[in-house]
Amino acid sequence: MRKNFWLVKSEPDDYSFEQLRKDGSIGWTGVRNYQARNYMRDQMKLGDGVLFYHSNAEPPAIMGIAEVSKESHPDPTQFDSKSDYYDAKSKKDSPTWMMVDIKFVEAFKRPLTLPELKKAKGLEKMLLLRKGQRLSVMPVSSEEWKRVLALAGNEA
DNA sequence: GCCAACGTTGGC
DNA sequence: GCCAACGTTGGC
Repeated sequence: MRKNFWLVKSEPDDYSFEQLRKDGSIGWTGVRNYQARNYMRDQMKLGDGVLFYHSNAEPPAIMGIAEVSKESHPDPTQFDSKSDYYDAKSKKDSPTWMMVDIKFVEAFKRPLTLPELKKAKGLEKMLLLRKGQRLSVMPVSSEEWKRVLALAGNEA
């Protein structure tokens, strides 16, 4: 089975890659965008590679690698009235919001910053670099995956 | 179904 | 803190 590749964004003040390293794995809760949900629900498979990106960070950067450790399941925060992510319209028998779990794989020796990614050859089409691209979960091509790992010095 | 108003994301 | 680029909402 062919692996697919993804990039997830997180604000480090909210949930950092360092925290994922400590936690080992985490349920990727709180995604409230339909396109991002559809990727998680329909396409993210066990073992898929995940680039972990810090947004709203100084500097914004890809920090390292995670992988999908549990496929699509309902995001419990949508049913929690105390959660910021509560969705009163979502029904338990047909949840609106799905999530995957991801687990820590390895940190880059050196974070790959946004300015470096913009300068890099071969990443011109990367969705992350597209103007106005605000998806918190987005696909990465296998070529881009290889290129990013090579730039980070983390080739297998 | 259109689209203006509003809210959010995220780089800078 | 600013603001461009979205996505969502809701009146009509």
